[in-house]
Amino acid sequence: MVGIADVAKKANVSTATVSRVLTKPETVRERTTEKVLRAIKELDYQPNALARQLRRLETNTILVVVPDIANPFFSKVLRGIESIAIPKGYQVLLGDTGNDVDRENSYFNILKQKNADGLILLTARIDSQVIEEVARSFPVVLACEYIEGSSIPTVSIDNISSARKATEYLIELGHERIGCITGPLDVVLGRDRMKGYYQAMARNNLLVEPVLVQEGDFSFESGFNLTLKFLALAKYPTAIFAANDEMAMGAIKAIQSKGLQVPNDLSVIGFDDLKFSSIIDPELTTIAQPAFDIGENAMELLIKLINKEEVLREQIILDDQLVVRQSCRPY
Amino acid sequence: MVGIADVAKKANVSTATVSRVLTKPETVRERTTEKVLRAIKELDYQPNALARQLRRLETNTILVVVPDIANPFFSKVLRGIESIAIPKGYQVLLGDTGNDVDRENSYFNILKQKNADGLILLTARIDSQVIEEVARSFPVVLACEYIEGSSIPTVSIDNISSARKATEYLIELGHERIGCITGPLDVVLGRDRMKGYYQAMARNNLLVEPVLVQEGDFSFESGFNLTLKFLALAKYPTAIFAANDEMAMGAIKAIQSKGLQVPNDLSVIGFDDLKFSSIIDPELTTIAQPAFDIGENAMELLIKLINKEEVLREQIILDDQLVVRQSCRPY
DNA sequence: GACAATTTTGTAATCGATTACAATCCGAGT
DNA sequence: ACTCGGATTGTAATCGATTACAAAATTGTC
Repeated sequence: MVGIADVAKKANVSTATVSRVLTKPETVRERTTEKVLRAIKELDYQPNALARQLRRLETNTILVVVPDIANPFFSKVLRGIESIAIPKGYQVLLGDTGNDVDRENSYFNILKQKNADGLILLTARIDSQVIEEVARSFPVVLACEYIEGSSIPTVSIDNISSARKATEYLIELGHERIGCITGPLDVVLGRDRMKGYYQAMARNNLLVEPVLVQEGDFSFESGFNLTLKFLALAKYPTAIFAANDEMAMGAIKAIQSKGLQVPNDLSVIGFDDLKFSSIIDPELTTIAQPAFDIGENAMELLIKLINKEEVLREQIILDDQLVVRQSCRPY
Repeated sequence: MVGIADVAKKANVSTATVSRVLTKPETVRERTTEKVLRAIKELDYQPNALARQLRRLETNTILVVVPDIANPFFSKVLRGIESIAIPKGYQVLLGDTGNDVDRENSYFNILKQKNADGLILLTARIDSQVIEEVARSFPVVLACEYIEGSSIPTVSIDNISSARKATEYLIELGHERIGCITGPLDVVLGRDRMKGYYQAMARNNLLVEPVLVQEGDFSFESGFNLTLKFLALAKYPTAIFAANDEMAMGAIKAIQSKGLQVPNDLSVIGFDDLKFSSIIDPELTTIAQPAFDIGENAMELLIKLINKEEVLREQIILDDQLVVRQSCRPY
């Protein structure tokens, strides 16, 4: 292992000078700089980042914890994060929890034990007490999900109003019996999107039969199965609002499997606007979240937290967008 | 910041003892252990991982570099990696390059500068000289892609024979004019899958008109556009082999956009077996790679390298599988 | 050429843990 | 009670950089 001392000896200077060449070149005379750089090259010296980080008490690394990287939505958010982080000199490391709460916890330790300067959580499954606790001592930003009643800086869309918008679109098309496939209700996201559905129905004086609201888990399979359940009803709904695109795709597949057509027999609207949503047939009408923007904003917020700058707006809500494609039609 | 010294003082022991309680509890008397643990709890002490890592010269962290996490195939590989890494006490950190070679380079530095014990590359776009160089000094495993003529430990399928298998399946169905949409040819993966296509055609004495082989870039759009190109031919192919599923989906979409049907008018076969491949209509016939297995094997290999164990088989080739669904039919 | 001001460089402390080695404790055996 | 040996614990060096502070070198001025 070649260390800074070896370089110093070879260049015939002190370790301090070598360090300065690497970190504050403007304070070193050009002739000296050259000598040092030559020595570095000859020895193929690589500074040990751990030592630097220990001394500086900063890592220039931020951690992004994702519930499921297989979900393309998160990768868009990540791209947004990176687009800010990289130019600012931050490494972005990604922790995948595979929807496992314990692993979410283990990533907290990376932060607490100083292996990262800050944390962006794209999930909030874990006990909110714990997150609050961590956020009190370390820079943490929530993106996508938020915690009710918490003051942790958050970037997200307003899921309630988005879901309401989606449902109202169906209502405008003349649908009255509208099924809702919710996300898991132990997650705020799942609850909010359901709330939006109820709000839309209520505002338009439409009755919601309990059987028309089914709890899914954001998976294709759950969308498929719950839709089959709908279709087994004597009077099945004429439209379905699914709380995410994957479930919406499951719904479409289920409808087609029964020999029915989308949107001719049933309309389906989703939520997320996945890449594949415009690829499937029929192309899915859905709510697009500004995933990239969410990432950008979250990272900007985090950098401010890390630098202990004043954070003005701690809760940022971005606009969503209804993307009308082919999976819905007037009733 | 509460450090080990604070704990030591509070518990009235030396820092060495505190450290031992944390790392080698069996060498400390029970009474002492209790005292120390109590102090730790009272002070809410968190050991600084950087300091430990610096002293130990190991991080128990491995880095996985992915060209594009939005690609679900990689997330499956990642899951495989995690399934081995986590139980063995390794943190898995993910670096996304967004297909940017420079960023691939920057992740190498994490390794060189000792912020990770080892590296699994799910991409090999970068100059192979550079990778070889790094692999000489640090534990590196290649997964999915390999470098021709290199001895870096690698886990992958045999892309040539897989592509040949896919093409031969079409030939068995009676197709003779088979179009091929390749991946980017500056990537081994792209070249190999094309080679497999050529081999299959040659073995069956089928002529390959140059216009039937088009270079894509693994994106949906390229699949779409190149297929339109095929369809503009006076005698267009009766079947298309796309070097990945995304392009295959683009192909299907293009075919449908011209009022033609898959598989009735043209057969399409893909490569990868994405989750969505069984969702689209028609369900895509494709080659499934054992992504999870690849990840597992890669991680096992890497652990051996890190521990400087003897590595017996350095190049592991796993079996792929032809998944027959609905997008191909006899000609 | 002497002196002050400024730039450049060096010495050694420091970050916060781990651990080699030394010192101390404790109980068994006599 | 005393000695010996293993179990515990403590002291201080160490990992490899950064940086406060001091010292030396350089530059400019008269």
